[in-house]
Amino acid sequence: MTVDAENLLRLEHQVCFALNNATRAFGAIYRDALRDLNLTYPQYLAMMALWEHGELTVKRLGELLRLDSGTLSPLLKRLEAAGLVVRERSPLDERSVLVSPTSAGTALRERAALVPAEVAARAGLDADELRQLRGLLGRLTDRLDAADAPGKC
Amino acid sequence: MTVDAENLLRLEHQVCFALNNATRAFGAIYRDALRDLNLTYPQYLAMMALWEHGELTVKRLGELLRLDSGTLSPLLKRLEAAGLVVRERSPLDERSVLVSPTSAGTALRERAALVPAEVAARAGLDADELRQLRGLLGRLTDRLDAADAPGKC
DNA sequence: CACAATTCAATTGCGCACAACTCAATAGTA
DNA sequence: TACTATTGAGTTGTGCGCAATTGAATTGTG
Repeated sequence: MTVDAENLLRLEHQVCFALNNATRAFGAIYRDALRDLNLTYPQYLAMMALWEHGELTVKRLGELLRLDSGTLSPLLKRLEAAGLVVRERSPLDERSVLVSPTSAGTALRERAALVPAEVAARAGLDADELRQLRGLLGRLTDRLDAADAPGKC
Repeated sequence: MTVDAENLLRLEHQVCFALNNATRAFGAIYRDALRDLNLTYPQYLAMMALWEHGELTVKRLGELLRLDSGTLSPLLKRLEAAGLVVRERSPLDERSVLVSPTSAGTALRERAALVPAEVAARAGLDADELRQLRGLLGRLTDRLDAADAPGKC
């Protein structure tokens, strides 16, 4: 194995590994902050999308969250079982399922509004850092997605 | 809901969300690159640790990868079933289990050495960006971990 | 109109992450 | 030396992420 291969391996490893670790560390903070709401972080993301848009098809929600039906279907079932959303076939296209927040789901928004402040406080991050990181990650994701999709053609 | 709460929520959401997305995008690249080796990314991380250290207890491996036995035990079982590692009770402390690569596991290192180059090529990232990102993520993770652990006391 | 291709959601199966728990081995202490 | 506390792996159960498949509804094309 060449020295170059060793170095590349080490550097690459550390970046993706660091990414994983940061995601999981963030997840732990959110898990704490969301415990009172009985929401997981992915469920919280779904509720945020629904709070913002009011009603979404499963497909559109999947586009917004970058998730497919294999992940969303059971997640939405759990949110429905918790009484936070309702699901109904679209009358215009019976293939689509419309997801909307119930009144309880909408009411949860008020309590969820406290979450970001708690997370920000515990993480001690300032807005500039968040912006910088978000920009870097966005560009990285775009490049990775571009590198992934065409490779499958 | 105040305007501040709305903005904080939006910004926070985007950063953790961006983190999640970048991790998953990276995961897709690695999944492709690791397909020929019949390894998942977490399994690849475990093998890297074993290639570097030769023999590790489950506990030490968990510290290196930030994983607990609930994740590692079944993962190592699969690596053992694939013939890449062996597990044996430590003679010095019967509670510990020593994990070491088999000859097949060690041999896999040669093929795995090609992976980082492929990932780097497909992601189109230069070393400076990787270093910058790694530093930013490392500091972020440290702060998140510090914010998490004490909060539970 | 009839038929093939596509779209959308759901389901199944697998692996990872995490919490909670069990059990055996060890360490610490009265 | 007994007894308790702690440690290290493993197991169980839940939820997420992804691939592959199914089945119904729709679209398009002859």
